Amino acid sequence: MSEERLPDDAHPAHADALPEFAERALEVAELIPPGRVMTYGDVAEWLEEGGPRQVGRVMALYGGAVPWWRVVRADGVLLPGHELRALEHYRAEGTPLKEASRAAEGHLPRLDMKRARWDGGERAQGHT
DNA sequence: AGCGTGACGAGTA
DNA sequence: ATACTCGCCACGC
Repeated sequence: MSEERLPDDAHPAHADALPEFAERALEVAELIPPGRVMTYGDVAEWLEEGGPRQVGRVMALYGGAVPWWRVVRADGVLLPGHELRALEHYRAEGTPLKEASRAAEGHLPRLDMKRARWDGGERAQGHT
């Protein structure tokens, strides 16, 4: 996995040492099981630090080292620029998608957040 | 220091 | 469904 190399321009001094927040955010991303997703806001809440935008920044900078397609926007809209790549992953993993309505014809499907959203452990989860 | 921008989120019209 | 506003926080100019 030579892709684990991090962008030098982000941390010229020590590409190995990520900010703690970034490191933790990436760690959470790796915990998300295939077929499920977590929102930027959920990750931030889980970390009890930073906010959705900060998690988004981390994924933008270092997402290449983790399953970035499993960290998504709360509204289920696929990220512009990565939507096709992400869609292939979703179809391959069986992530719940919501097909575009006729009115939205031409748009790509969105994630069915109600079913795909993973709360980071399903603690206190009562359904089978 | 101020201001704009962004892989965001929620609320409102 | 869309558009707009405001809150949020880190970055870059």
